[in-house]
Amino acid sequence: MSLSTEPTGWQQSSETTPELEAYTLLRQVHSILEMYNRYDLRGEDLTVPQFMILNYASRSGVPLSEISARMMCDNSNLTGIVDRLIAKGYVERRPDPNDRRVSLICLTEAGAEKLRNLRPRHHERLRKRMRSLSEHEVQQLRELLRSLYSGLLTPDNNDRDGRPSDM
Amino acid sequence: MSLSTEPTGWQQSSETTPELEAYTLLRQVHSILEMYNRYDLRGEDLTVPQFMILNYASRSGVPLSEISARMMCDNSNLTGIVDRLIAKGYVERRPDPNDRRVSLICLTEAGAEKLRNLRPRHHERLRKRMRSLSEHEVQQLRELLRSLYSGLLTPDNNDRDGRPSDM
DNA sequence: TCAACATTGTTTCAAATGAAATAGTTTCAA
DNA sequence: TTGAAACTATTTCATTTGAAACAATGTTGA
Repeated sequence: MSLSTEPTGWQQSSETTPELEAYTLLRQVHSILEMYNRYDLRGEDLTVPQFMILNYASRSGVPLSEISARMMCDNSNLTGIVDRLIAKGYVERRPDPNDRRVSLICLTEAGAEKLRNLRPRHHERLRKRMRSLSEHEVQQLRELLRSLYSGLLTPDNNDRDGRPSDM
Repeated sequence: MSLSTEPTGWQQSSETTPELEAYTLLRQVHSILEMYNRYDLRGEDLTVPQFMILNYASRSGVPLSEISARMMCDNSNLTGIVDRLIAKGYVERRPDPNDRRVSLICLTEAGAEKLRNLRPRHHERLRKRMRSLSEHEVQQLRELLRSLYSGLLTPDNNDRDGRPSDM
């Protein structure tokens, strides 16, 4: 989609709540930052999820399910993405000698080098993009999100509609 | 993936910034809320993006590109999703008499009924899930995200790496 | 007018995602 | 020890997504 910042024309629905507005903004901010990340990685031979896996992998190897837990996605999603990273030479799979179920995702030297090059630029760009918030506001935002995050993981806060604590 | 809330075992990297922490939390909160939405719609004959389109459509019809603008996605994404909503009988396509390029997405009576049933429950569940934040904190979060959102749409704030203002 | 240009939606392809089923491995309690 | 249950990763399938190319339509300025 376009990154244009023209006025959009549509209006916010009148039927809303502070919670819904906050969530809608959260989705929009997420969407824009994701779009910028995609743009940054253009020409770097990497997609956003590929870059994320690189960030969670290490030279000594990290179990695939640890990566999927940190990325909050299913193991099955990562199989294909890791396959593509292997094809590009940035990671390799090694069996865990202590648990033959586990497949360790290891950065290759090329992958480690890519990361050394990309990560600082990535952080710096994020910092610049959030300049519209003061240092204090960034910390405020972080604390609010931390608190919301914890609350969301506490089953009792989620709802009373009969959701099991683990699906 | 699982909704289990067990301790995860991995530690936050030491090499981080408040901005990166805030962004990571934003992604995590987004991911959890998305997962809960998916769970809510299970058994409702709808996926999350299908439900979003229903929310943006109307009886009188809304141009597809207005919906894609609000969802911050490409038109091409919506073609298939709308096709499935049509197959389920919740929307229909009607040509815009004033502009023959435009295809208006119209809620059917079944779609409008589905929405009347689902929307209030959806909002109420979101409200409950955000109970870990006080009313004031929700408003604070909303204002911070509003401010961040505006800043992200101001090209000057994004970066100095040569990004065009419109790609 | 009409020729460039922009807009709208679709098609196509590759990549990512969610969910269920499966095979191999480990854990644990009877 | 062994059988049931849990865990790990993969496979498979349907859906969603991003990006580019395209056809049809609309807009604009010489």
